[in-house]
Amino acid sequence: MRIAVVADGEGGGWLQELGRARPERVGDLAAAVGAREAAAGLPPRWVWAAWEDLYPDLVRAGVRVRRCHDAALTEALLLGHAGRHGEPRSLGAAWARLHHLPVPEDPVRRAGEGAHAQPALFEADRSTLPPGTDRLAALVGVHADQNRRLADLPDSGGLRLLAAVESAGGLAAAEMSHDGLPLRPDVHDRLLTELLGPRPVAGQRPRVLADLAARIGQSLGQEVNPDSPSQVLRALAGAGHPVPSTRSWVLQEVDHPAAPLLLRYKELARLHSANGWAWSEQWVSRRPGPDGTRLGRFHPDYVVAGVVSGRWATRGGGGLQVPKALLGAVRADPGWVLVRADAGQLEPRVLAAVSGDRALAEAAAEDDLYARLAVHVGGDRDRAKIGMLAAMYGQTTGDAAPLLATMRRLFPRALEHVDSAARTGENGGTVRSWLGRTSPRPHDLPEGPEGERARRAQGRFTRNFVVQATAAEWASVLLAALRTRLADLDPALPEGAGVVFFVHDEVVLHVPAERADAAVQAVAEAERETRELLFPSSPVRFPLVTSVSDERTHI
DNA sequence: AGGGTTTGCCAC
DNA sequence: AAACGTGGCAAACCCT
Repeated sequence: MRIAVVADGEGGGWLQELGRARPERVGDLAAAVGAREAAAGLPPRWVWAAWEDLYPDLVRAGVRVRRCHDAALTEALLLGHAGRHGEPRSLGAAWARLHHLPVPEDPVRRAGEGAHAQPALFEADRSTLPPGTDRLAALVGVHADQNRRLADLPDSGGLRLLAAVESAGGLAAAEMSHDGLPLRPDVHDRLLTELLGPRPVAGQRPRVLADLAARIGQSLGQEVNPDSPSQVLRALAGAGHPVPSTRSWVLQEVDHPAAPLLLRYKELARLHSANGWAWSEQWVSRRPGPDGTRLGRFHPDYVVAGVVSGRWATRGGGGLQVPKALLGAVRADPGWVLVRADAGQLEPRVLAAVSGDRALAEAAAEDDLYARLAVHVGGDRDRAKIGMLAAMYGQTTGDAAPLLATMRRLFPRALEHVDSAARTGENGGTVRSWLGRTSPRPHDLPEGPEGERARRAQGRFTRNFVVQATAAEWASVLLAALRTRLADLDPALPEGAGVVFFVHDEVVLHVPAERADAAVQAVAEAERETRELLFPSSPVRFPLVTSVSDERTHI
C-alpha cells in the first residue's frame, strides 16, 4: 500500500491511499501517520515530496516510518539518468515539467534545518508548486509519472532499487540528525583544554596558540600571523628559506626552527576553528545524564546524495568528519554501547565486483585485499595500494606509472573497466554506476591545451565515478538494510537507539549494552543482504570491521 | 562593511 | 612523495 501525504503547515494534512479516489483530511498528521504505520500487516510506503519537509517533524513527534518514496530524490536520479543533471528536482519543478509550465528553482535549505531546529509543525510549503495548486494531486501525479519513467528504462531494476534505498536514506538521515552521535561535551572540553589551554574569551587565541605564534615570531625575527600564508611565506623567505607554499608537507622539509612550530600551530589552529568550543556550542546538544554528568549529541545536517557520486554531504558542522583528535569524546551513554562498523577497502572491492576481474575478485575475497595484491605485485603492500588507488583516481605521475603497468597486466578487466570509463569522460560522454546513477555531462571544452587538460580531468572524474558512485550505493543499500533489520528486532529497540552516524563506508550504532550482540548481528546480516542484492554471483567479499565500545572507551 | 575567491586542512 | 577522485569549512585575501 502506498499513501501520499502532504502537510497543511498547521500540524495537519492530507493523506491519499493510492488507487483510492478520496483524499483524507487529518487534523494531527503525526498521529495519523503513526496510526497507519502501527497497523497490522506490511507497513505502507509513504509517498512525499521531500523528506526534509515532513520527516524531521514526524521524528520529533515520536513517529518513525519504515518505507517511503521520496519524490525529490527520485526526480534527481531520473533527471541525471536522462542527462539532465542539476535541473530542479522539487515537487513543483517535476509537476511543472509534467505540465509544460515554467520550472521553478529549488528552495534553498538553510544549514541546520534538518537537524535540531525547533519543532515547526510541518512548516511552510516548500514544494514550489504555484499557489492554489492541489498539492496532494500534484504529488500523486508526479509519483505516477516517476514510476512510468522508472519502468520505461531499459534496465529499470537498478534505478528503482536505488530510488528505494536512497528514499530510505532520507529516513535514516532525519533519524540520525535527530538522535545524534553521542559525544560528551565535558570530555571534548577537557581534550581541547589539554591541547589548546583554557577556553579563551570569544575571538582570542587560546594560550597554546598565542605562545606558539610568539615563538614563531621570535625565531623568524619578526612578528608573523601564522594564519596568514602570505606573511609566513615572506618571513620564511626573509630567514633564508624561500618556499613555494606553506602546505604542511612543504614545511616538513624546511630546516628552520620555525617550521615545526608552524606545523604544530596549524594543526592546533585547525582543531580550534573547525571543532573547537564554538563548534561544540553550535552542533552538540546537551542534556543531563545520570549522577550529574552531562551527555551530548552531535547533530550533523545530512544532505542525502549531496555529492555527484551519490555520497552524502552535510550542511554545516563538518558532519562528515569527526577528527581523530576528538574521537575520544565520542562515548556511549552509561549502560549503552556504540557499535562501529567500517567497510575496509570498499572501493577496490567494488571495482573487483563491477568489472568481473577474476584475479582482483580473488584478492577481494580476502580480509586484506592489499596484502593479497602485494603477493602479485611483488611483496610490498604499500606499493600495491598506491597502484590500486592510482588506477581508480587516474594518477599517472610519480611512483604510480610503473605500478600501473603491472596492474594492467595482472588485473586487465579491472583496469579496462576504469580506463574505459576514463575514455568516455575524455570524449565528453557520461558513465553510470552499477545501479544506474549517471555522471553529469561535462561542459563544452575549448580546443587547445586548456581543453586538453580539462578533458583529462573529466576522464579522471568518470574513471573515479564508476567506482565511487557504486561504493556509495553499496553503502546506501547497507544503511537501508540495516535500518530494516533494526526495526525488526524483537523486542524492539528503545526510542533513540539505532544508527546514529553514517559516513561513506562506516556506520555507528548506539544501543543498550544488552543489545550489543543483536546489533552486531544485524550489521552482519545487512552486509550479506547488500552483497546478495548487488553482486549475487561475485566472490567478492565486503568485510565489515566491527567494534563495540562502552561509556569508558571511545570508538 | 560585505561579498566572492584563494589557501590549506580535514574526512573518505 | 606530493598533484590523484569526492566533498566541507574557516580565515585570509581581494575587491567594490
